[in-house]
Amino acid sequence: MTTATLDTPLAGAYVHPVRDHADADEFLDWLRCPRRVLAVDTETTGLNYFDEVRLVQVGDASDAWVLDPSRHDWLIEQALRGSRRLVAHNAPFDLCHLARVIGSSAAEHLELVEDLGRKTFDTALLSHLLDPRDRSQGGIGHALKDLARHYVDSAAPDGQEVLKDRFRELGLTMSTGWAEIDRWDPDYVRYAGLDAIITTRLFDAILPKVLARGHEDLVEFEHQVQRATTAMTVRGMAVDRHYADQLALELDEERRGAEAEAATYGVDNVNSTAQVAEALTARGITLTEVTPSGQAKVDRAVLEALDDPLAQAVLEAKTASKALTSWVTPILDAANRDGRCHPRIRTLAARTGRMSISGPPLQQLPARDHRVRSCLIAEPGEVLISVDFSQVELRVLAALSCDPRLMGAFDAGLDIHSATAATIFGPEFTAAHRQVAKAVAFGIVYGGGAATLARQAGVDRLVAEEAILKFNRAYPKVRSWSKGLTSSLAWGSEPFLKTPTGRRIPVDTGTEYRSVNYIIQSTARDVFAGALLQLRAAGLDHYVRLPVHDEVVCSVPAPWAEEIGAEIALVMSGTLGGVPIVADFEVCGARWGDKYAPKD
DNA sequence: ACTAGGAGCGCG
DNA sequence: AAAGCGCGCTCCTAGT
Repeated sequence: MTTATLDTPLAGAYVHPVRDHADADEFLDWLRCPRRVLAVDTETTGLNYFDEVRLVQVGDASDAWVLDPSRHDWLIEQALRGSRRLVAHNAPFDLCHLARVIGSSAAEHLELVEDLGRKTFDTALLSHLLDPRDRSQGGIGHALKDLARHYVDSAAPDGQEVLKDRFRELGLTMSTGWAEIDRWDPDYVRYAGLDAIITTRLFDAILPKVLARGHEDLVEFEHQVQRATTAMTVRGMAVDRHYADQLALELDEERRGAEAEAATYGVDNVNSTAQVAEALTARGITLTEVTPSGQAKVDRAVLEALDDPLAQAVLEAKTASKALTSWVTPILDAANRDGRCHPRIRTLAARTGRMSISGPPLQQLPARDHRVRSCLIAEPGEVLISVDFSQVELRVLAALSCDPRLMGAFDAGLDIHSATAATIFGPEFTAAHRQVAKAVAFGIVYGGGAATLARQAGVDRLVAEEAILKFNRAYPKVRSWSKGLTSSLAWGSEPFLKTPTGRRIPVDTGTEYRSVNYIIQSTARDVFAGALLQLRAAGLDHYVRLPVHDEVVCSVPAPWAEEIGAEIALVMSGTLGGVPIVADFEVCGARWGDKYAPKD
C-alpha cells in the first residue's frame, strides 16, 4: 500500500509523499529513470544556518518526492550522490542544510557542499544574469514565485500564500508555522513538492535564455564563485562569546545612560525622528534640512552640527542601540550553536553584481569603533589578516577609460590622489588639496556633482566646480569615456549597459548618470570575484573567512601571518586592461577589531 | 497580527 | 544643467 499522490494546482505536476517502504521503493524506481537534472529543495524550521530540516523534496518537471530527513536520510543521500546534475533555487541554503542531514561533522559538511556544489545549478544565479533587479527596482525579482510567474506560468500558485492561510487555520502564524505545522500536512507537503517541480521548469525555461545571451562563461564563473563563498559559510567565523556578552552589557549601559539624558529633555524614544525633531524645535532650534517626503531631517550629520546636549544624547543612545541590536546581539544569536557565525553570502546581490552578507551583516560592522569587530576572532593559534585591493575602483576607471595620465599614474605606482592634486593644484599642493582631489575622484566614480562635492569636501561651491573642471582637464579621456557611455546605452524599451565580462545592467531612464558608477562597481566586483577563484586555484582559499567587496578577511597561523598575507596579496594582484591591480595585506591580530583599535 | 515604506546608519 | 553608487538591518508609523 503506497501513500496517495497529491494533486496540485499546476497542470501535470504531481507530488508524492514518501512515508513507507512501498513509497521508498517507488521513489527508487523513479530515481533510476534518466533525467538531465534533479531539482532539490528543503523545508526548514527557519532561515538560520542551524535550523532543522523538516522535509527534503526532489523532483523533475512533473513529479516531486517529499522525504522526511529524520527517517530517510539514506534515501536522500542516494538521490543526491547518484544524480549527475542538481538544480536548486538559492542553492547554498539547501546545500548547507542537506549537508547537515547527510554528514555528521563540520569537515563532512564542507566536503559535501563541495561535492554536491560542483554539479549544482542555481536558478537564482541564472535569474540575476537575465535581470539583476529585484522587484523594488522594477525587475522581476528573485523569489521562486516571481520567477515562475514570469518565466514559466503566469498562473503559478503562490505556496506561501496558501500556507499562510493554512497556518492561520491551524492557529499558527508565519513565524511559528514553519516549525510547528505537522510534517505531513497535505498543504505543506503539496507546496513543498511543488517548489521542486517549479524549480525544474524554471531552470528549463531560463537556462536557454541565459545561453542565448552569450552568458555561458558567466554561468560557470558565477557557480564557481558561489562554491567558494558557500565554503566560507560552512567554515564560519569564530566568535568570542564571552567578550560579546560583556560588550552587550557595556553597550546597554551606554544606551540607558544616554536615553535617560534624552528623557530629561522630554524625548522618551530616541528612535522616533518626529519626537526628536519636536523636542529640538521646542528648544528653539530651527531644523532646515528636510527628507524627500518633506519631514524635518534629524540624521547624524544634522545632530552633530547642532552642538546641543539633547542632540548629543540622542546620538549616543542611537549609536549604542544600533551596535547592540544590529550587530552584537545578532552575532551572539548566530553563534549560539557552535560559537561561530555562518553568514549567508549572496554572491550576486546588487544590480551591479556586488555581494551581500546577512545573518549577521558582517560586511557592515563599524570600523571606527573597534569593539564590535572584536567579537569576531581568528581560529586558535591564528590571527586575522585583511587583504584588500588598493584603489580598485579608480584603477578600473583608468582601465575602462584608457586615460593615459590616469593609467600612467597607476603604472608608475604613484599615490593617485597626490598625483591628481599635483596635476590640478601644482607641485606645491597641500594636504587639503589632496583631500579635494580625492573627493573629486569619488564624485566621478559615484556620478556626483559640484554641490555634493562641496558638501563632502567642505569647500565652497565655486572651488568644487573649479576642481571638477581641472580634474576633467587632467584626465580628458575619463570625461569623454563617461559621456560616450551614457549616450550609447542600448536604447529600446529597456536601456542597459554591458560590462567587460558581458554582464548586462539595466539603467533606469532618467538616471543615466549612474552608468559610470554601475560599470565601475560591477567591473571591480568581477575583478574581486576573479581573485577569489585565483585563491581557490592556488589552494589558499581555506584561509578566507569573509569577502568584503574589495577585501578578504582571512584566519592564518600566527607564525606565518606575514608570509601567507604576502602570498594571498600576490595571488589577488594582477592587471586589468593594462592597469596594475594591487592588493595589500595587513595583520589585524587575534581579533578582527585589533586592526581598528587605538594603539598605545 | 502582519505588511510596506520611510528614515536612519553601518560598511565598501 | 544636474544627478553621489551599492547593500542589510532596525525602528517607527500608518494602513489593512
